[in-house]
Amino acid sequence: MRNDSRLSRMLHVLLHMARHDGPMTSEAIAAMLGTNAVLVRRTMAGLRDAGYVRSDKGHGGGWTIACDLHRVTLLDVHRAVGGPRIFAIGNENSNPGCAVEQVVNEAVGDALRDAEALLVERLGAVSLAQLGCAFEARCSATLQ
Amino acid sequence: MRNDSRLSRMLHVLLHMARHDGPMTSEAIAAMLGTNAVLVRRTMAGLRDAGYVRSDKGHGGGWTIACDLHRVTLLDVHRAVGGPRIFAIGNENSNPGCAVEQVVNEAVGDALRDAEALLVERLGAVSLAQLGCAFEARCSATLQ
DNA sequence: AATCATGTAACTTTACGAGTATCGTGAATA
DNA sequence: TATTCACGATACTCGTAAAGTTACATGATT
Repeated sequence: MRNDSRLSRMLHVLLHMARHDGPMTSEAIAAMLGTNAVLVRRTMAGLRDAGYVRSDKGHGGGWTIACDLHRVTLLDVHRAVGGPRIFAIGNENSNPGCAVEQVVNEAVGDALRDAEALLVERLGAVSLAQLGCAFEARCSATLQ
Repeated sequence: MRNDSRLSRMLHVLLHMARHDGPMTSEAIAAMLGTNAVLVRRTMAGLRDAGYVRSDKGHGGGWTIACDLHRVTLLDVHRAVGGPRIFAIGNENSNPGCAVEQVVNEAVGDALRDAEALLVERLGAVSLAQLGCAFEARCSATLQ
């Protein structure tokens, strides 16, 4: 499987939506991401369930930001898109009978747990608003 | 796909081999892991190329440890089995034209890089010999 | 009533570790 | 020298989950 890119895709979308007046249609978002509208609806359903965006049907409908960008972190988005599997590597049996395997699992599992904790901490420390600021900073730096 | 378990499987095998006199056949190792001999040969080929084990054909042949267990870390084994893909999540385009996407990729990429660095540090800090000691310690603790 | 947009179901595609079958090659033994 | 044993290598299939696609239903606006 290719990398699960739902987190970065949704961040990409949310930042564009924040700088866009009015709702964006799934079709427009799909074009932006280089994919199709069904996939957009499927992934963004998680953000809607979490209350981060709203969706409206019919004329003038589409997707709208429905939260304070200062209060939503990258970790929140990761969880909203249902992305629990962080690592591509891991142990074979989670509950082995072999004592050697238990020791191995413990050593590898500890390292993975620490790495995951750090990742969660990092993602939880950045809000969508901060990402937006980083974008503004980059733009003004480029213009000079 | 299930998790890539080549690292923990190989650690499991290496620790058993360290406590075993004489070569172990692929068949015996496969039975230990609950898999088959071809998969064992395929995965252990990486360890052989790295010089950590030796393989011999014919009567009395099989796999033998060919390194100092104090000088080989879990990270070395991870690399020897060709396991470069650590994360199941990541960015979609590594080199996007969109400035928003660039900012997102940087933020997510930084967090992933930090987590990977910590994992590499942890895996690199433990030798196979230390794992063996942990096993001995667990055994004597159980016997009391 | 027509149009626009989301919601949902039911697929196919893709990537890759894992698993399997088969045959070749070389070493030890009888 | 012939047999057996064990690895080496090739060429597949399988399982899984994200991604992609097709088709149709539902609801809101005009």
